[in-house]
Amino acid sequence: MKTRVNRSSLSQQAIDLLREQIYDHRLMPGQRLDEAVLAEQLGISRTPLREALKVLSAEGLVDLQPHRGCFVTELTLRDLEEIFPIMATLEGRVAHEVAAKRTAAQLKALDALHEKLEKHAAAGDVNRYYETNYVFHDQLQECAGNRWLQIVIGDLRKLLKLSRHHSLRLEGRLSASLAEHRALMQALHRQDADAAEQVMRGHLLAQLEALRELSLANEVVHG
Amino acid sequence: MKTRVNRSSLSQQAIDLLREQIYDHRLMPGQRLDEAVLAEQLGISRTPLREALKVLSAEGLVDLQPHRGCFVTELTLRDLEEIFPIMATLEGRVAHEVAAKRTAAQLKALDALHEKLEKHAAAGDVNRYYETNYVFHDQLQECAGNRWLQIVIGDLRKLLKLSRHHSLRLEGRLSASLAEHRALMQALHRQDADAAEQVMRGHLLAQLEALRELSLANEVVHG
DNA sequence: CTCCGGTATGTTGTATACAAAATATCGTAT
DNA sequence: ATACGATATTTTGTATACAACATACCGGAG
Repeated sequence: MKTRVNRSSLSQQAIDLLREQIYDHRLMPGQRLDEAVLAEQLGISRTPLREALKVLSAEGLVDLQPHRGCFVTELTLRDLEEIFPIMATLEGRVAHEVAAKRTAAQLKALDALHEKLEKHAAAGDVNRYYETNYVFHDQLQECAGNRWLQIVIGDLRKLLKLSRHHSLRLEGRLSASLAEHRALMQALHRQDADAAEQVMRGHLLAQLEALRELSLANEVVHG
Repeated sequence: MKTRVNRSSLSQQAIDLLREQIYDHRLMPGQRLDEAVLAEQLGISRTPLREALKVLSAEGLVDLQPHRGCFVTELTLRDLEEIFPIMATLEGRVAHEVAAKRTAAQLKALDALHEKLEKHAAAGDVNRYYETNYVFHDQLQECAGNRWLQIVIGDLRKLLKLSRHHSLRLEGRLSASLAEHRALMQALHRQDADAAEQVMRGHLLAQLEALRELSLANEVVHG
């Protein structure tokens, strides 16, 4: 018995579902998406599916080639090399803003999230650390109070989620990440905006460096 | 006789046309877009039109409310207050990069564009100055060689074009803008990356300040 | 007169059928 | 045997018809 009535449109549901499937690589980068097949799998017609693909294309998650078909976007290392510095700049700005104008309540909330990070790191639980880290950055952007900055960063983050590799997978990266978070929290407590910005930039660029190393290791194995 | 065969899809044509109409305010901010009416005007069916609206919605040019309708986005002064600092940061980064690694040929091309700016400013031709200024910034981003940075800045610029006001309309802003461009060119010649970044940030924030003043003047008149 | 509810109308959302374009297949000629 | 080209097939792009939802209008009760 279907108690839950689906409130949102089929195209919106398709967007959400496909995004998720792209993120966890059930739909693999480079894979071709046949409209008829996909529509059948989702149990909807091609009309709302095509609208969904247009949106995902605008987000950069798929590549929509006229009269040729739709393909899941493949991020190259070069893309990562370009995107991470932008993220570093933008998130650095967020950290700067928050350090300057955070309230006591906001700081408390961030402290609580940081505590979770400490705990998951101690337990060696990479997945939970990753999730909490995501929430932490999100919360920080919320504190910055710039809606458009949040949107831009969010858009880029969507793209980065296309990458198959997680920097936390690299040996030693987890503890390094935690150390960077500690430094950030200290800067926020001191209301040292410049330091917070610097730490955040370093945090993002360190992730890129980790991905570089992982990429190299991968090449050695596969290529 | 129609020699030119329209190669691109109707939905793509609709995207381009609507974007243009939104930019030059034939479609005004806040205006409701009735699918049936619009489709009739464009001489196409609702199917490709709806796909176009989805894309424009993802770009932020229209607001697509489920079951309610589609509305041209209205940018508030607050939006501008949020977006310009981001642009300042990103374009500042572009200036930094270009100053650091520009080639002689690139510098020459930029010089040529700057000369045009000087000419149009001297002639008091605001429209041509505006256009050339656009090309100049675009060229600069090209020189930076970061594709994603270009995309992000481009997305934000699309949004800013929604604004009805142009900062150059403000008394004295044209000459100030030119002065800032001169300072930028000098920094690029000197390969002074930090100075270039600073100048560019200031350039963008000065535009915001001009818009603030225009907005105030407008309130006095209308409100 | 105001407020509530039901019906009517119009607009958005979806499915299906058809057109056009690209790709694959197969036969023929060199 | 290979390369070229015409035809067949598949897939994308578009139009139309229908369903679902939201709103506006109208009538009646309090």
